[in-house]
Parts: sequence; structure tokens; C-alpha cells
Amino acid sequence: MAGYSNKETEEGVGLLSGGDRKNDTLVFVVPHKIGKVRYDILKSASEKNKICTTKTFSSHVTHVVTECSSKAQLFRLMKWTEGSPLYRSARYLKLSWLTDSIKNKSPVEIVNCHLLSDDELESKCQELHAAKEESKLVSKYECQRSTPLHHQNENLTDALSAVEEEAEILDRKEDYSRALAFCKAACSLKCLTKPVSSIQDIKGLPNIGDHSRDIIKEILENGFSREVERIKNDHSLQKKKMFMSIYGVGPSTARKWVDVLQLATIEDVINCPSINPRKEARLAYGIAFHEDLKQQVGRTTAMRIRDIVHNELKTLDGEVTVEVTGGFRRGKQFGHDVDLLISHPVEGRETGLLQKLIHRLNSKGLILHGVMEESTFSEEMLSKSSKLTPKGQLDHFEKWIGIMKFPKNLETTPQDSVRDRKETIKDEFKEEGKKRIKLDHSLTVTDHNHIGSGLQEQINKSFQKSSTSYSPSPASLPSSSDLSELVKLAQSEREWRASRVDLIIAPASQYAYALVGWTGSKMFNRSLRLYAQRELDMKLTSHGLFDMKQRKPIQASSEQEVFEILKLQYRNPEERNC
DNA sequence: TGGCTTTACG
DNA sequence: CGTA
DNA sequence: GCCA
Repeated sequence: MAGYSNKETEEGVGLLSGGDRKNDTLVFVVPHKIGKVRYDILKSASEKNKICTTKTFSSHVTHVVTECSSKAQLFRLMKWTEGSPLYRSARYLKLSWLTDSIKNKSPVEIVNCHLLSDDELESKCQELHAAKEESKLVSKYECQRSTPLHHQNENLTDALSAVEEEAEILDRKEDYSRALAFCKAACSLKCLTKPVSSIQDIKGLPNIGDHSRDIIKEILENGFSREVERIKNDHSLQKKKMFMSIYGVGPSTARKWVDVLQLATIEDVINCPSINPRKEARLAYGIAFHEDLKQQVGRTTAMRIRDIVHNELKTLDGEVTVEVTGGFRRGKQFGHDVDLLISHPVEGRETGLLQKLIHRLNSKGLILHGVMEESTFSEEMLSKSSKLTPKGQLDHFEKWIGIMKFPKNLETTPQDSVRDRKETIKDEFKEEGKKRIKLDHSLTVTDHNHIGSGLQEQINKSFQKSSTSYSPSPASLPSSSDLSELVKLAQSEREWRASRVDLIIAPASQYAYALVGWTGSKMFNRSLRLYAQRELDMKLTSHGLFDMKQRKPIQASSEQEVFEILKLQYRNPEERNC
């Protein structure tokens, strides 16, 4: 078929199929069903990408694109005759070929879904119907649905996320909620099992109103949204986004740096005399190690950090458990930080562990920077509306938020190691049932023992190899958080990579709730908590669940039990990627 | 038109 | 204000 | 912005 399209025209211009040379492509956009405004949008977008379009048919036309649903309909409309040699010379395609080409910035290869069907009756009707049925089944709360990490509508959710990000950075009060709205709209698309191909497909989806629908509609029709393109081309916004990727910088600081101080790069920040984060060490480390921290942590690295931490904990108490939570537990291959949930099967034996752990890690030179957070949590706080609860009488630390040094010589990522790990995790999920706690506290511990000891040897070797780069803090670290000192350290030859790590301690009684909370996603938790409050009159946190009617806390010993109490179908962590 | 998860810590 |  |  492709062979026939390689032919000579009157002017002797050789035409190749697939548009090997952009200049050879002339796209006839059939005006029927396409308004003037839309044609102008398509035309200017095409021209930007050096694709020529025309409103009139001629012998130079190489591609005919149309909104008509079949070739038969098109020929009837144009009053063409099927047999005419003139019309046979071009390819007959759906408009999606042009919009895909605009997205691709060059004519794309023609695939099956671009072809205009010959039949008037289409199987598409069926698809539409199925999609419509599906969207009716999308429930109101995100926590009632299965939301996989990868889905069928990433182009649309990316667009909505872009609008969401813009709202997050604007500093009007109502924008916070606008951002939430776009986030929810994207979530509704994430749980669909088929790509949205027509605006009909999103009829009945929750959380998609006028604005989101218009954005989706525009992308379906033209391949892009003018609002999203505007956001992508907003340089000031992009700078703020970049600054917000610094650990310790939020919307307010990013706005100040771009709008007031007129900074554009990390170098500008480092060299800006009016920025002196001496007071806030966290920010100084965030700026200095931005290169390290913006790079995503791989799954294998996350698991190794877990093993390192577990090894240290085992010297303190053999029964302690460590679980990787956060995005990795939901199946992500990369993450911006590593969340480790630490617990002990015996209630109370977890107290004081975190301090000792940090001390040990520090003495081995594995800690770059960190902040301990005290916990004042008590049962009454769940029920009490008043905020004044006196500080905990005991030194009780709930979490450590910091930056660890990960030895580069452990960074090797053999493929089978990755696969092994994935399977281990999957098995843990499968087993996760009635005997969750038991598994955590027996089988998994012994399982990791083996991996751990080999690792310990490697770490020990690293220490011997270069005692200077791993010498314990604070000896090798600048005593103050002087930014230029830290930048020097960050830019020096070092044998470790800085990684963001969160260590969280949970007593056995709170473990199930902590696991749900720290596994996320953030959106899943918001939805879960809103649902608990609205539908059950219960208050959910990462510490527990409180029944507001009975005025008493409700215990749970596994994630399954938490879902059960909340009258929700259980969702695997991989299904919580809202 | 009010509410949008949670809410303390550093 | 930023982080979880 | 979306919903009750």
C-alpha cells in the first residue's frame, strides 16, 4: 500500500509516504464539522511545526484529514467519485493524525487508529457506549476506586496537572481550592480503563465541571489546550516551579525570589547576598544539594537504604520492623524521597529507638542533615476540639526528616536485583491479610537478614576505603550551616549521594493507621479522611480512627481491617495512586 | 454559599 | 512558612 | 473549580 503513494505529480515532485520530508506534506483539512476558529487554531499550530495545511483540495494534497466518521460519508459530502484518480492519490485520515503530528512537532507515522474506516457503521459506537457505561461507575470518592500508577489518559491528566500547578503557585486564597479541583478532575480520568476519545466519554464523571471539560475538549479536538500552552510558556511560573523543587522552598519563597529578587537560577540564589539561610539549616542543605536531591531515588536504592537502617536497628532490637512506604510501596520505580516506617511488635518497645538509630547512623557517617520531631500525640487529641494539649512529658520522638549519605559504590543496579526486589514486595502484598503483623515481625525479618549482612560488609568496606568521606558528623561537616561551605562540600568529589529520607516511628497499636497514612497517596488520604468524616462521622489520622458518635477510638491491626471498619473495598497500595 | 484531610512541629 |  |  505504501508503495503506491510514491509517485510523481505534474510538477514532478516525488512524494514519499509518511512525510519523510516535512515540506512534501500538504494536509487538506476538510472544513465540514470544523468551525473557522478551530481551523485557525489548527492551522497556526501546524505552521509552528512546519506542517502545511489547506482549506481547498488540489493535486498537491498528500493527506486528507476529516472529522467525518467514514470515507463514504466524506465522499458523499465532497461530491467526489470514488474512482477518480485525482482523489486516490492522497491518504484519508482522521483528524487525530494531524493533532498527533502537532503534538509530535512533526508528521507522525500513520497507524491503524488514524485510518478513516470505509464502513459507514462503526465499531466506534460500541466503544463510546462502553466508555459511557464505565464513567457512570466512577464513584464520588477517590478512595472508593482503583487508581493505578499508569493509566490511559496521561496526556489529559498532564494538562490538568499543569493548570493545577499554576493555581498552586498563585497566591490568592481561592487558588488553593482551584488546584484541588483540577487535581480531583485528573483523578477521575486516572481510573478510566480506556483512553477518552470523545467528549461523550467523560459525561457523568465526578469532579469534572465546565472548566476541566473545556480543557479536555480542546485537547481532544486540537491536540493541545491554549491555557496549558500559555502556562508552559510562562517563564516566571517555570522559574518558580524550579525553585519549589528545592527542599525548604515553598510557593511563598519561590514567588519572592522570582518576583522581588529577580532570581532565575540556583547560582543566582547561591550568589544572592540577601539570602542567608544560616538560621534555617534545612534550606541551606536544600540549596547546596539540589543537584543530588532533584535526581530521583531509584527503587533499588530505596530498598538498600531500608536494609541499612534495618541493620542498625537490629543491633538495638532484633524484632524491630522497617517498611518502605510512600510511592515505592504504591509501585513507583522512582521517588523524591524514601519513607521508612519503623515499628515493634511489642507496644512501647519502640520508644527511644529513633534517637538511638540516628546516633548510630550518624556515627557511621551516613547522615548529612536531619531534624527530629517530637510527638505530643495523645488519644484525647482525636476527640477534643480544643487544641491545648500540654507537651508530652516524656521525650517521645515520632519522626526524623533529613538527608542521608548513600554510598555511590552501592548504587549499582543489576537488573535481576531489581526484579528480585519487586517480587519480594509483591509477595508481601499478596500475603498481606489476616496475618499482616505476624508476617512483618517474623518472616520478613529473617528474609532480610541474609541480604543485610552482605550489605553491612560492603558498607564496612566503604568506610575502610575512604575514612575521610565517611567520617562521622559533625567532624567533616561545616559547623555552621554556612551556604558557601555547604556548596563547596556538595561540589567536591565525594563517594556518596545525598538522598531525602523520612524515618517514622509507630507503636504497634497505631501501626495499621500509620501504614495507610504513610503509603498515601496524598490525594488518597485526603479522600479517605473526607469520606470518613462525611459518610461515617469518623475522624481518621495516621495515628488512629475516632468514632465521633460513640466518642471512642477504634483499634485496627491491619490495613484490611481499616478498610473494613470504613466500609470500603480493600485497595492494594498499587491502587492508591490518585 | 460554604467547604474542601490532617494538624503539629521546627 | 515549609514539611509531613 | 466543583459539589451538596
